[in-house]
Amino acid sequence: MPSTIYTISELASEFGVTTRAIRFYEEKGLIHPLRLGQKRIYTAADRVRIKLILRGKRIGMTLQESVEVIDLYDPQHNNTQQLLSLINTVSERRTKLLQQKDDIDDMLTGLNEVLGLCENALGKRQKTISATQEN
Amino acid sequence: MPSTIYTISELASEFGVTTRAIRFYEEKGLIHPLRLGQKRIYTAADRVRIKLILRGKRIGMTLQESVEVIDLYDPQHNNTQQLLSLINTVSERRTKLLQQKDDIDDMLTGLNEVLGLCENALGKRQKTISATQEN
DNA sequence: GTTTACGTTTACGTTAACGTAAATACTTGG
DNA sequence: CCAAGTATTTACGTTAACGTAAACGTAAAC
Repeated sequence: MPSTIYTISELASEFGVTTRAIRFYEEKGLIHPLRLGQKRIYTAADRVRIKLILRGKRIGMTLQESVEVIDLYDPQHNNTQQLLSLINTVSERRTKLLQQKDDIDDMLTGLNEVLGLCENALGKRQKTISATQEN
Repeated sequence: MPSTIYTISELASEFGVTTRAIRFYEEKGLIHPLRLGQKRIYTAADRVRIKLILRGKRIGMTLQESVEVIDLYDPQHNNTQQLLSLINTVSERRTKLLQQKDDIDDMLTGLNEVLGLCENALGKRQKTISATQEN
């Protein structure tokens, strides 16, 4: 396997963010790219983490929250105590996500109503024009 | 109809925010409560706006974005031009919301996998205990 | 009449998540 | 060899969304 690597500007343009943002994520300990000389090189794993961070951002999570969620995946959880705590964390996060979905659905319903009213108003306008043109 | 009104602390405790936050929303022009003497009084409509603002926050919208969405509902849209522009706004917002739902679903899938692994690990641990106790 | 509870204004402080700018290094083509 | 392009570090600036504190008003409660 070629084990693809990326430069910072490659990832920046791929994800539509600035290099400053990516360095900032590193500063905050969200990613740990290797160095080739003084330059940063990003592995596929780094790339995935960035992707997940941005996904978190899109749904309104803070960077810290994103890391917490991401770190749920790597299994440094040995004993029962940790496992139970992990289950709790996951459950709470899931509850929040379900709430968010409900909020989004509500908002979508509202927007669809607005769209309906719009088209209705435009429709009437069209009719008026048609009627006018029929003379 | 009694036309219910609310004090600032009533709304604050109902929604689990501080009075400071509610005053801040007013400062930013999101709500316009009436005054009784020097005290603010909130109508049912004010209350709904606050509710919608907080819904927006839960899904990661800024206050400005929330107001924009809320203001889509009141029909100050007269001419065709405005209606078409409104349709555009609504469509874009809807696209974002659908993206968010996808993001949430992805994250939920991941979390469920984690939960599965957890329960699996705990299950094995239980079996071990049971086996131990069978002696 | 004064404590207690609730409200107000004013103003400075704080955190997150970068933006922006300046100075410096590497390297690659012409 | 040198300019152009890309990278890095350092550091100060910025915006959003309140938090926190001080100083004051007022109205009910004891």
